[in-house]
Amino acid sequence: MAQKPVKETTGERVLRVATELFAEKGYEATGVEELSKSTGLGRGALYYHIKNKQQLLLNIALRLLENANREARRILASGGTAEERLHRMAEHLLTDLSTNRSAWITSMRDWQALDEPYRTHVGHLRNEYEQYWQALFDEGAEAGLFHPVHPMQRRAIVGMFTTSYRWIEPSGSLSPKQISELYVSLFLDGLRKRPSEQA
Amino acid sequence: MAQKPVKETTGERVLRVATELFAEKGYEATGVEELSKSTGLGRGALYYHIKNKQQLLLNIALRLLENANREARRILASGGTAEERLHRMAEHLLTDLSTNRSAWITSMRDWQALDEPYRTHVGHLRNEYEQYWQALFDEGAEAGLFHPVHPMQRRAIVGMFTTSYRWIEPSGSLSPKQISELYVSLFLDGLRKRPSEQA
DNA sequence: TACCCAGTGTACCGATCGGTAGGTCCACGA
DNA sequence: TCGTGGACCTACCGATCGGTACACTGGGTA
Repeated sequence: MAQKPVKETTGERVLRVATELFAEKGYEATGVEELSKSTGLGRGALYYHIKNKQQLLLNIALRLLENANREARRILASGGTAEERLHRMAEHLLTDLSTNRSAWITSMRDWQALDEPYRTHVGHLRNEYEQYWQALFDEGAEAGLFHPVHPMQRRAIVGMFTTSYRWIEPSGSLSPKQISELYVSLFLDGLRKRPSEQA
Repeated sequence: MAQKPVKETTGERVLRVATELFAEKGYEATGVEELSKSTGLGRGALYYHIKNKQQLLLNIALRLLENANREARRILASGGTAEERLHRMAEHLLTDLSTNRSAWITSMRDWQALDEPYRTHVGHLRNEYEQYWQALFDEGAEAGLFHPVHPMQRRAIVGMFTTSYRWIEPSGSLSPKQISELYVSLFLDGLRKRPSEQA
């Protein structure tokens, strides 16, 4: 495989520009006219490539979540202890959050703008993603490594990661891997000093 | 003080209904006409009580954050160890999240719809709130109780709490206090079993 | 040359947007 | 009894919304 075609199709370009616009101003606040101007396409040309505005939002969310679930399954099935895979899971999420920040912002913040049944479908994909984390925690607990994780704690942990779209910046001083390690050590080892660690 | 007036003013009612509407459908997606119908007020009457739509959003966020900061200062200055106050801080946040869920949803999700300088102002109030948590962590670290907390970890912890508006329900089986304890034990003690705890 | 059709721009659609003008109603005080 | 002002409603504003109709262009093909 020498090199995939460098040029993105017009449809892909529209989706990319829409992702950035939605992330910046919000889905509802972004007009089709603005998308038209930002892509350099007229209204008619725009609608030649997309079905409607809502499909753009749906595609952004679907692409993001389906990819996340695919990768989560891959990591879950990969070798190593539950803790090792947990680190991988965390690093991958932070990396994805950093590289696809706009799509994460839009998916997390504006998914309620979706009509049924898309909205429910997206919700299911999110639940599915959370279950992969839960599976890892359960594995760790069964192996005697972790304390059992309450579902509400699992939601908090995953939420802690995903809500990072608020401040993550690809140009930040810490790499996604470093940040993920900061997070994992937080909920794995905790902040409290052991008696043996006291100064 | 026998009893505060039971009846809310029309202005307060408008703000309350707007909070619920914004939370349910999103700020941009909620029309003034819908707010008019839900309050039972005509358009003219509505604008007699409010300046414009955006001021509603601003007031929702200001009321929430100013109250949160006031309470945080109070707890920070109250007695006890850093850990004790941390538990109080967490419980208070979860309780507030549970009782004022609609306002939290709107403030967290739609604050970007605010024009400058309001947007920046709200951002500052949020930073202020985070600093009260940071102060508690710093106190605990200085007392030799906690490991030093990286700012990114502090954001993650506070984010873990605030992002709970997504699934918190006042009628849930766990009380805000119970949930807050679940969270605090998570980042204070961690999930990992100590060697002495191994089965 | 004649045709075709993917891709595009322009002009326009009805609906709805946030907001306002101007009048009505009524409780209250002089 | 009249005037005043708070609270309210109806009718309307220009702007913008998402979406469509339709004509046109240009490169490839028969």
